Amino acid sequence: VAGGASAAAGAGLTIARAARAVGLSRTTLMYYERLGLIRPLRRAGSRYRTFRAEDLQALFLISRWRAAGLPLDTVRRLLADPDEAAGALRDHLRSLDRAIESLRAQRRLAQRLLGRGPRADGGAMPLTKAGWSALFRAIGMSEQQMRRWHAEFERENSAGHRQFLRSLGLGAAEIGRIRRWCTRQPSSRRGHGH
Amino acid sequence: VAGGASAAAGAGLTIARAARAVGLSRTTLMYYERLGLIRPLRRAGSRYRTFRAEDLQALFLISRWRAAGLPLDTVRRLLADPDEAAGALRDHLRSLDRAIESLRAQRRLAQRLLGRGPRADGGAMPLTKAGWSALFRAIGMSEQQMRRWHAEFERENSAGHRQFLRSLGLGAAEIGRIRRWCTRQPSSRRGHGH
DNA sequence: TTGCTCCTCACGTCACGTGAGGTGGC
DNA sequence: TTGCTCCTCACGTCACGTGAGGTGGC
Repeated sequence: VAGGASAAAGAGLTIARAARAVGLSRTTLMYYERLGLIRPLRRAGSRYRTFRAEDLQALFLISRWRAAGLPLDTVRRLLADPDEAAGALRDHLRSLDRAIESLRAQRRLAQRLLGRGPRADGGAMPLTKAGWSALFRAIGMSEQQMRRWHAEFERENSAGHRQFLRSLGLGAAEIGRIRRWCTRQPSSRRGHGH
Repeated sequence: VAGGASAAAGAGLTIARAARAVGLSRTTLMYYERLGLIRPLRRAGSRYRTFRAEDLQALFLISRWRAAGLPLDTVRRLLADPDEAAGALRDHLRSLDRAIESLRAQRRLAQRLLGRGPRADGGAMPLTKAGWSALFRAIGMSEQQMRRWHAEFERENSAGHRQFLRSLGLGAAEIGRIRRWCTRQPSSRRGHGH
């Protein structure tokens, strides 16, 4: 494949045309070259890159694998050893499933936060008043997290913790219950309002 | 809330304890401070940060919003104006839906690439032989992309394109059909084998 | 004195995008 | 000569993680 109409020689494409042909951007092609994924020709006497059929073939492979979400590090391995493709794709399917499930969890949480109403997020609520408990629940804080927070506070500064609980308007009996609750082992689960 | 057992004064937590309480890492808390999302106390005479109830409250809000996937830039806005939370969450639900759909598309493509069998990816195939067509189809390249690639090649170097097609073992009639096919308007869709 | 936690830089990550400033070829 | 494409740095992105090297408090 030699002798062309406009290029100096051969069937090569310049970077912008090659990029359009494979559906990637010019900077992406330059980036792949820096990583060593492709080696477009550099003709002596010209600073320009020349993308030949082999380069286009590699770029098509890369673009498919990238479109499937494979990281470039894996793509590099697969270019060197295509036999690993099936295994890599199967692993990747599992990681995609995990990623999808993680986004679904974000979605569920976002809806829960929405469901509490626009004011329940409490950013404008008077600080450290009785609204704390409602605030925490509205935020979707788990009982386990409330417990950890109380436990940390109690361990670090138990007198300060008592005073903090009094500042919420709680009586001595309730304060005692909370302090016992948060210092107990995490195994015993007993519903407790904060 | 003043006077503690171990800390210099007050009910504040050190950074590691605060991090455990809210379920974030120490470096994350430092990062949030650099961004100005939180302002833990810096007592004169000590280089240590002190996380008080207000800081913990802000961190709980931040951690919920982050767990729902909101970017920190949005979180910053919501801390300043919680009334925007509902709108931001609703917008975010839509972007989550787009992200989930994008991952599903990656999943579908990964499965298609897998379905072609382990050797069909063709990385070890002799370059630029008759395997090109099968390779491209195996890779999952769309007809539109094949067309763009031929069109670019034809436009840039039509003599080189002809020679390339001959190198695939195609006859003159087939070469003529391909050249007409790829230089036609993209609106007319006619199944063509490459 | 020994650990433990704390501190502050500074750089790495991932896959590019975006200028700045300049050159070659028709 | 005018455009057009091409070139090479160098820095920005997003939300942190990871050392390096050092200090305070019990």
